[in-house]
Amino acid sequence: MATPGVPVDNNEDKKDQSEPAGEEDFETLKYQLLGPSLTKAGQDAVDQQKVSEIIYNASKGSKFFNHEQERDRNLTVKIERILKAKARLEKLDLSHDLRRADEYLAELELSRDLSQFVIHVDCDAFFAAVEELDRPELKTVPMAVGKGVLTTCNYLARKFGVRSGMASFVAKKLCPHLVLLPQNYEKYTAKATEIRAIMAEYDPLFETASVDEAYLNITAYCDENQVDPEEAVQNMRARILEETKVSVSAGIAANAKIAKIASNQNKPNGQFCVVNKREAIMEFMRTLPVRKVNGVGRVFERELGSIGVVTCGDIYPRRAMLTKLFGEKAFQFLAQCYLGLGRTNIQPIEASERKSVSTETTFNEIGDKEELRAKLRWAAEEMEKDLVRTQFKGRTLCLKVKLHTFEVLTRQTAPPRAVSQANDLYAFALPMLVKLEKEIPGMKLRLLGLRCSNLVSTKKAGINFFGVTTQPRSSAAQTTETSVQKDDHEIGPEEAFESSARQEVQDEMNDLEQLSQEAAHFPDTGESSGAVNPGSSPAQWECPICGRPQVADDRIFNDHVDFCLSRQTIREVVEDTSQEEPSAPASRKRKPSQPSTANNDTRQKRLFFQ
DNA sequence: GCGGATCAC
DNA sequence: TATGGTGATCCGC
Repeated sequence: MATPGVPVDNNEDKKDQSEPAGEEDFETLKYQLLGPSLTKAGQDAVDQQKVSEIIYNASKGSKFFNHEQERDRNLTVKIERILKAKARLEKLDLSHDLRRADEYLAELELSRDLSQFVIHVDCDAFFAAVEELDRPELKTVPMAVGKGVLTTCNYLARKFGVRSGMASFVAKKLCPHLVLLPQNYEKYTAKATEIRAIMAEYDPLFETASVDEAYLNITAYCDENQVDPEEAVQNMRARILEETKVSVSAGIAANAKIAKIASNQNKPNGQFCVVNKREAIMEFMRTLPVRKVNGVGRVFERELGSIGVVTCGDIYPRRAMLTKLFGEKAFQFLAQCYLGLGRTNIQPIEASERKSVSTETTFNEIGDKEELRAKLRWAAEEMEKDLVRTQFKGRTLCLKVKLHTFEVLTRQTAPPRAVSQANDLYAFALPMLVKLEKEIPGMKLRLLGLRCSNLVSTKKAGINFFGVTTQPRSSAAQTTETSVQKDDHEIGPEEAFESSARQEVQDEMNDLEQLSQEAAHFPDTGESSGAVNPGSSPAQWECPICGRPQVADDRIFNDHVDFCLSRQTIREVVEDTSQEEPSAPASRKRKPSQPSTANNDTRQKRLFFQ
């Protein structure tokens, strides 16, 4: 029942036996250290026992290792709690939960759609493959892309146990001759564009899942060209290989979830089809390790394994206790795994679906406050560039730090208005950093980052809007190429979005109006959040910390903000400021949630629960 | 709404 | 010597 190599937590056969005091369970830790991509192709012939030993010894004693060890201990404790809960449940009458579970399964079954052919296309060792095109001699040696941590490696490297996500010095221990190449993302994007051009012929509305992955719905294509899906995919893969020299693998199934799993089945340069019949799907899922399903990672795998759920088939006999052990969402997710259900509507990802913009960098431990401040300044400037590029401002600003111990902390704040300029980002982030420095004496960081969320678009369509008569439809036409003018009140997914976009614009207008009254200036370019006034008059701004209006250039602005922040009263002032200038009202409308179609359209990528 | 945790790539 | 960056979601509080 157990997957070879996967450590077994106290499972039901062993009952509730804790480890002897003072002894560590190194098996789970070693498994954790193996990294998240164990399930990737090319690892079958590898002696995982030996590999994990090498990784373990290379890592032992490091701060990274200690942190992983702590996480492993915490998870072990959590699993003990799960097992105790399970033991209690087994003494109770679960017939009610059983009936509820069966009702849900029956309901899901009704939503099963076997009429669509969805495929998932996945490039094989993509970054490495692209590099090999430029330098064919690399095909014959183990090679990986990435600096400190590997992003991709070719199949020769995988034979040594090397895999993505691995620290390069560890990879070198496993494979001393490993060739390391720096990442060249533009090159990969260009190649991906070539591949996508071909995929578009099979489904113009295909969905890119990442730079090297895509979902297509080829139902219409197969219908129009009178070919069966396997033949069409065979054909498409051959064309991609011929015309772009990149090999891809594909999965063919009734929905995206199974297609994704299937694309990994015959990697590299292969394809796998799960035929659109209930029996075939159920049989495929029955023996499929839960870990193979998107959304089940190392942690959930161990939690499920502890109660005896290793394959999707194991879900059924435990169905009555899943809600109580892992929560409702988890139960629903697992029910769909058991039945092999997933979404069938494949659509281009709209850029406007973005919910956050972030930047972060790792560096050698820094404890010096001035140096940290310089890092923050740099992060703020990077963030400004990203916000300009993506055309957003953020209503919420989040500071992320990683301590030298690898512990991660985040602190967020809602500035009085949406921010995008480096000066503002810095000014609002610094108090959070200062506060952390107070909370953690002698704080040393190895990473610092910023994230903006609660985004406000600064796209032209929205900004031109300002001062122009409200014309939602024309705005919509600008933002959506294929938008259709509708005169009725029917709300389709597209319209729902447009309506929400209008609301965003309206909100922005309201905010700006309020601001222009308060600060007596008119930010008509969208590039400024109050720091600079257009025209020939001297630049006018207000300090985001003390709120005092000033006339100054950037240097003086920075000095003043630094001065304000260095005062003892920083926190109080900031709190007062935000009270005086409340952020967006709580009732503010959010972007539409995914249009709910059927039960099988759950796009829940994650479902976590304690 | 915030902060921690998990996951995918 | 040494273990990434970006985006998203879920949960408990």
